[in-house]
Amino acid sequence: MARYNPKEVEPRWRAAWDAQGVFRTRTADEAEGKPKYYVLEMFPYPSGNIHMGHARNYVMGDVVARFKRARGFNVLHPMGWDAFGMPAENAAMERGVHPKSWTYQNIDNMRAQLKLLGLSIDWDREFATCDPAYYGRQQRWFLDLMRRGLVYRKESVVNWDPVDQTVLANEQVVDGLGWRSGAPVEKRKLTQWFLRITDYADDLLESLKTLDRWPDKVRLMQENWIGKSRGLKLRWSFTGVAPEGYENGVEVYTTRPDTLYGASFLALSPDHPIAERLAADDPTVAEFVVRCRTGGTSEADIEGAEKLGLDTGLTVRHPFDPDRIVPVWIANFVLMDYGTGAIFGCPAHDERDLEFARKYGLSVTPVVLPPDVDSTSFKIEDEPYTGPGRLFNSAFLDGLDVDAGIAAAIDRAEADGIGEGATVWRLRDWGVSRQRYWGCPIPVIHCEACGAVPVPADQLPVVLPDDVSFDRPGNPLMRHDAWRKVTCPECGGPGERETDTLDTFVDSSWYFARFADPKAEPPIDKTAADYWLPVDQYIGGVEHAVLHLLYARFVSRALTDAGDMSVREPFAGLFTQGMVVHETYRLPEEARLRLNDQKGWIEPTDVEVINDAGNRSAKRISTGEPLLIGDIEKMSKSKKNVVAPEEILDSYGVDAGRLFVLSDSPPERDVQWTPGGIEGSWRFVNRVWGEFESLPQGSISASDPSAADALRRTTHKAIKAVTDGFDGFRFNSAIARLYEFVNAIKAASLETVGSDAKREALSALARLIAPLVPHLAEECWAALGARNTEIGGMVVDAPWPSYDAALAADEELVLPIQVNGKRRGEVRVRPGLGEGEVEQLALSDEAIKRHLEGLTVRKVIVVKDRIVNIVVG
RNA sequence: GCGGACGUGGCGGAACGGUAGACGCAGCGGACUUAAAAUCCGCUUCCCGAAAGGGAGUGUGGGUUCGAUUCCCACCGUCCGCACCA
Repeated sequence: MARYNPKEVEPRWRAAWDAQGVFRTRTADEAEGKPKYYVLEMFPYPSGNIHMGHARNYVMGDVVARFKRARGFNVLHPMGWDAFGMPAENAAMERGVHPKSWTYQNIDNMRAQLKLLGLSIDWDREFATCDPAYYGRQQRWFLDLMRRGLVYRKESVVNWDPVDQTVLANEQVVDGLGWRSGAPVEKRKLTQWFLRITDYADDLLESLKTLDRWPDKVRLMQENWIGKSRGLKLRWSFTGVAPEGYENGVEVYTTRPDTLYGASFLALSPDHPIAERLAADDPTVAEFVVRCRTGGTSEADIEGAEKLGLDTGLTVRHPFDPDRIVPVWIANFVLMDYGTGAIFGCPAHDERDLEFARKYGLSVTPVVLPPDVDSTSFKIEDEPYTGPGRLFNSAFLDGLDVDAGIAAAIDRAEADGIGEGATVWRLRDWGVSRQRYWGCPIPVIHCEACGAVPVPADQLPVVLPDDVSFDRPGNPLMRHDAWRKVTCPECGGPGERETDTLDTFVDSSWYFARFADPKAEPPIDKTAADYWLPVDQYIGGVEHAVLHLLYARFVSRALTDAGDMSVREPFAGLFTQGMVVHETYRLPEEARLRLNDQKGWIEPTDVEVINDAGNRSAKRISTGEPLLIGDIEKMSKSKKNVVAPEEILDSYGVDAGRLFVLSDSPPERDVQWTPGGIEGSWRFVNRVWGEFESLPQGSISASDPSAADALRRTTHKAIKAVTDGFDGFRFNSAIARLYEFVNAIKAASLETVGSDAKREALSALARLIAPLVPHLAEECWAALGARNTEIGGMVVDAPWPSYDAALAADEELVLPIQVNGKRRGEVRVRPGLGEGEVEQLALSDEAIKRHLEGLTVRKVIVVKDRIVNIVVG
């Protein structure tokens, strides 16, 4: 038997698909009544190379696309590039390459690599977000949203890297230092552009309920991120002279107005306007405010941060009891951008307030009495009480439970005209300004007379200038006077272009809609988008569970309200796939010291793992020295535990690789790359090919018709199981069933089952494996065609095999018989046999009789076609 | 701290509340081979037993049920998300 040669076979079939244009998308008019199906994988950032994680992601999408195609859907399966972003600028700074050429070179490289995977992608629809044709249209709708009031500028506090002279995202600040420069990050106030995502907070939250084909985990993460809370905004009036502008009092937000009688202090954020005003006049306050701001922003900093407070000397009156005077503090743990930036502290029933009160000697008055606790013995010590109970020490609220107390307090505040029930969101407006070159220019011109003026439609797109230098830190657009200095479109006076560019998450918030017709004149071709959207199956990493997926949902709503599209919810089905992980190998400490290699990671290609009676050890091939086997981690260059797709292609071909990344774990979980695993997939490829290759011409009749019948049953069961597996995203189970099927085909000798049953099985097999291993499937299909005139064309155009329900059902069942829940025997029956007959068979079974000796049968439970359980006493 | 997911052989993992361990990897035995690789056949949860068979078993402890890996409660462990959100 000739060994299957993927190096020869695979390119040949890719060329055949290309030559016939089989993956060209059919428009609605060309669909011939087929229902549409839009499969999309999150498009890649063109970092330079396709890695295994990409490969798994795109192969998964490709399996879905090919499967749906075979099942008669008109499929859209496009690919593009999320091409703006910082790595291109870093490359420019480090290597002197222009971001543009670096990016497009990477795209060329990665496109070629992706094509090797044999993906059923319509490459005619490809675009990159850094194409002016794309980002120019993004500028168009950005201005539309601006006209609709969804875009605004405001001053906000950002992480500023003083060396690189740029804003850093929170993720780019590591232990208070800039991730690139290593300089201490400063908090700076900058005027930034924002998108009003909070206008859609309620809709974004409520509609999560409709996303029944999203993982619960992702919906929950978005729900928490949006963070809706119901409570009361309540004004506290100052005793004596109020700070200017606060004559009506300071507003405080609380979700626990029931505990108002337990208030012992008010606390303002250090960024609260009152705090800032006090700081202007009082150096002590100013110093305190600065001290609060210098705290780190990392998780550990916040967790370990001590509560700091400063008594302002101001006091306010309790809103429900004017005789009670409450001190006003400034406290570092109060956030300015949540609620009103001011809280009331009720130490008895809030952990943070208690810590603060204990530190500064403020009073602690319990007002919620836990059930079955005596009010005289109830004391707050080190822990606040946050559970349910009845209110006491609380005047008109006494005796109410927590929920009733909250409602009553809100009613009273509203009746008194000192507060309103309010909804507060954790979600903030989306800051989209980036002080960077390699991004979509914000199409605005600043004019001293006219303010921020949108660039007129006939002057779009605002194209990035190519002649920029990266020899100095900061945004080169700011020093590019020829580009920056323009006349104001309104008054004709001197104007300056906005030099901020858009967050790259804006680029990825609408690309799926552009794919509907990527050459259309408007940003989104409404007819095409109405046909293709929503994306039926979106596939990507869970790391985008909140940001990208939330932004895309928001932009879809905004663009729908602006009339550009009609689908508010862009992704009907979402699947979050797991990563590709690999064991790590490391030099022992002694060798690390000797070689002055602190990390000492060794790449898998230089490692031999020895398995000695279950004890695994590793040695370095190049030197023969022993290595430590480390944790199994995400493939990464830093740990050197990367297996490059090219290496696999070279030795096993694409199909074996495609099969392996899906076979060893459920798709939502991480898959561990192992040499043995890929070998197993490779063996399967060869076994399959062997079956087709060894099929002779002509027909052979079955020597054992019952064996032929059994193979037919196996075939139809396999079709059903694999179809269900693909439908349910259980690729690993579907593959397991295919292995079983191939084993069964192999076990059925041609003489015994005859050529008809064998051909039927192989014809089904070729089509069932086609989504997974498309090249092999074509080769098999062609081999079948060469031996059977009824089969022709390519398997990519063949319809999905259907199964005969009668054949897919079992002819005979083996029912286990349990005695008191323990399996004691079995009985063979035909499906659907009546309960009484099954019971008789079970009770008359010899093995069962033995187990029933001397016992009384109390009850016999017969579950039809499933099991018999005899209960004895 | 809050929220969520997960915990099954040596390993990856299968099991609409109904035969736990499918399928694969590794391992062991055998065939082919001068030999090896490749391939093929068989065995492979643990304990007792030559076998037939028996017992135990899905993180731990309880509960619901004729029957629980699956449902409920508590605990332990691992991973993920959020995190001073009032």
